[in-house]
Amino acid sequence: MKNDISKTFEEKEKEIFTLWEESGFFNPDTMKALLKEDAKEPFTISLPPPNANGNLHLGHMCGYSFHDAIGRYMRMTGHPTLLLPGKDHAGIQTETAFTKELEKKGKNKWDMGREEFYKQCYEFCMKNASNARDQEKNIGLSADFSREFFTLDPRLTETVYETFEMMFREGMVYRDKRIVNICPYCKTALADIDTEHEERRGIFAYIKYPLVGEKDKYIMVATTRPETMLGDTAVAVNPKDDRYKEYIGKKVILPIQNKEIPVIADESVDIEVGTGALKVTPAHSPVDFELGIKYNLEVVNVIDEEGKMTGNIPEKYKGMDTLQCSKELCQDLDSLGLLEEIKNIKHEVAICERCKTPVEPVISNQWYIDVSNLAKEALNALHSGEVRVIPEGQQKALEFFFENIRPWCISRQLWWGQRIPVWYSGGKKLYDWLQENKGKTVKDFEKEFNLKVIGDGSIYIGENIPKEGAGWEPETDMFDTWFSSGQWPYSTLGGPSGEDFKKYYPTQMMIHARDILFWWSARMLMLGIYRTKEVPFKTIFLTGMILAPDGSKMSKSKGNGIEPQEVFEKYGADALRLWYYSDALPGSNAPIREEKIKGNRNFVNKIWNASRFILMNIDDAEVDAVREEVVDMETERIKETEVHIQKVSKYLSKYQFNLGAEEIREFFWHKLCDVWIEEIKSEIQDKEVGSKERVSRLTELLYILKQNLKIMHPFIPFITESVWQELVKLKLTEGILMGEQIQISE
RNA sequence: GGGCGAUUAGCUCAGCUGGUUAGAGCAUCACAUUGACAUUGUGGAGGUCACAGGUUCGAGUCCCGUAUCGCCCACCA
Repeated sequence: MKNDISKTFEEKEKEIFTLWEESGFFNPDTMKALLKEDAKEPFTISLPPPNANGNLHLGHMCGYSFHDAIGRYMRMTGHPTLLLPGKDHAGIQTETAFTKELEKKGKNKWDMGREEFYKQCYEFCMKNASNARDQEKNIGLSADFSREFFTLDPRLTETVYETFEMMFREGMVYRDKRIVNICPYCKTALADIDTEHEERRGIFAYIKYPLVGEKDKYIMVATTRPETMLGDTAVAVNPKDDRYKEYIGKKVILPIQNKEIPVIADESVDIEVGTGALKVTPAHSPVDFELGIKYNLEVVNVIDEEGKMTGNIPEKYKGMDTLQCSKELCQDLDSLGLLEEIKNIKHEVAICERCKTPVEPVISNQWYIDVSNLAKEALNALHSGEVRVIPEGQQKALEFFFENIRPWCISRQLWWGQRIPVWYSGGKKLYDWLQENKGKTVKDFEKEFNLKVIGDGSIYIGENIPKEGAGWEPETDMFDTWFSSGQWPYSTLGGPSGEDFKKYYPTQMMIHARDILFWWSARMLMLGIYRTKEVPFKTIFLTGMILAPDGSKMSKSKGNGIEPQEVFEKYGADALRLWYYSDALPGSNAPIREEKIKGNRNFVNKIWNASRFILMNIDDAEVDAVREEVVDMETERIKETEVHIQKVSKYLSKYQFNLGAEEIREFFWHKLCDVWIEEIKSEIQDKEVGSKERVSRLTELLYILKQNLKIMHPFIPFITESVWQELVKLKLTEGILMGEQIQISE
């Protein structure tokens, strides 16, 4: 009687996945117990946590196929392997996404209040996290889901808070001013990502700034924002500009304010734009702010956080909105004979993504970390080879980033995230005022603002309100999301004193998309070195990006995205994985092509049918004999198979997934199927069932099949495990394939 | 403006430290086959390796320049 299995391969991915999950191999602790031989050193990868504000896209899922391939390979070569999954709260992005959700229901966060918003946003994330987890399983990700973390998990937050406190004690954390975009309508600070650029009609006003002590001489500046002149503290020109050379170092009178401000020279001033003379308003323009730092200029704040004129300016302008002030100011300048002309122009302005109101850059106090020393240490780690980046070119980019590192602003004006664990005695405003006015006291503050404060202006670091003292005001800003995810490799292992940390840190690899190299890996390196005195991983592997078939970026707005679910249903996870290994090389892009995934699906099917054919040839009566026959390791075919296994192993250990994928396809299809099966077919053709010749050839063939299944498993786990389970059913082998071991020769 | 890449067959891309006749998949053409295979097998055609120079016995590979494209960052008074 002939053995047979179903003619077409239907991937029973869910069943197979459950089999794996229940086997205990996903958890490195239990895996250790399951190994027949002694375990080698553990292997750990922290998986990049996807944002818990939506579904995974194809890029996420394909990225995980790299993690999974390397993880499975390490497991099969005797390393207790931990792929540690998680989900990211993704601060600003999630706040925006959830706010939009609320809007759809006609609600808004202001009516809801912080506490309720946080609660509902948490639920929103948990729902998305659950979907994301299912999708991770769809691609076959062999992660230890019992260790999954959400970035707002209190256990993780504890580690993050510890880091902040340590940095504060060591003087690395400080308050400083920076330009923040605020939306006067939404009354909130905006990250760059929340702003859009749009061409709007505007004005270009030419204003004369008279020279001090030189009658009738003046410098003319051109500006799109006349009202900001009230906060000007310099005029800048290009040192090469002959028109203004003689004025450099002299002073001009700032009209209306009647204040003397210097004329400075800086290379960055464009001679061609406007008059070539730039009015410098450090408080209300990012470029000017930088100039202000460079030349130590005074910062004069004239616009408040609601977009109204404020500060030390003539009474008549106070409280005006900027547009009105601009008009009045131009009239006043004109009557003084200082307005040359106003041109109507079109120009790009930054606007609020949600309400389309032009944003106001205003100065604001923020929390900073001085990361200059950590950047140096990270750079050393790159130079010494403790860490390396694949592809190499990106390593240079990362080095450049560290060489030009700037202080890291870690506070965000959001409702969603980890609250910065700071309490201000007497209020935040008092604290900042005392910082800026060294030597002054709480009493001076009370006098200045004509109010009474409770508290002494001190600060307390901690999650909960301090027991001692009174008048504590909590910091309401949240941590930058990268401050938390930057600690991912050790925070998810229980922090630097955790049990898992001792066993599984440092991790070996970090695999993620190229576009977050500076945002994420750079931060993980610095914070990892800071908290653990060693690099958190040895290799950074940057995955390729999946593009639409025409080579353009997939995006929701273009509608050229491809739903992962469609691909899975049509071709299965293995076909998608194999395509990705072949086409998406580190750091490069891969336009998705259906016919190529189809080609890989055909290969998956080929595996099924070749296996089926081999099994069909083993007669029921021969099963016992084949099982007990000792494999002759000296046949040409088996020796060649061993060479193949070593070759693919080498590719995997060097993370050359594309070459590995090509190799397994080539060998299985064009060697095993096209040549050897055909050969053996004719070798046993006329032999009697149960004869020595048949049994020995079938044993050889079965052995080669099993070896191929093993080495292919890291790439295409579902089909290989499915076939393995068919072998188990026929009692030709036992256990699960993912737990099998591959012997590698060094 | 700064940084990093890319340019190889009709398409998407491999080609590690320079070494015979430059490879794969898909597409294409011819033949064979209904077989374990959603088909598959055999064979063919298709390339001045972006352009110009240099180093070398030897360059797709290393160096310099040019052109085009892409990504990231900064920014547009």
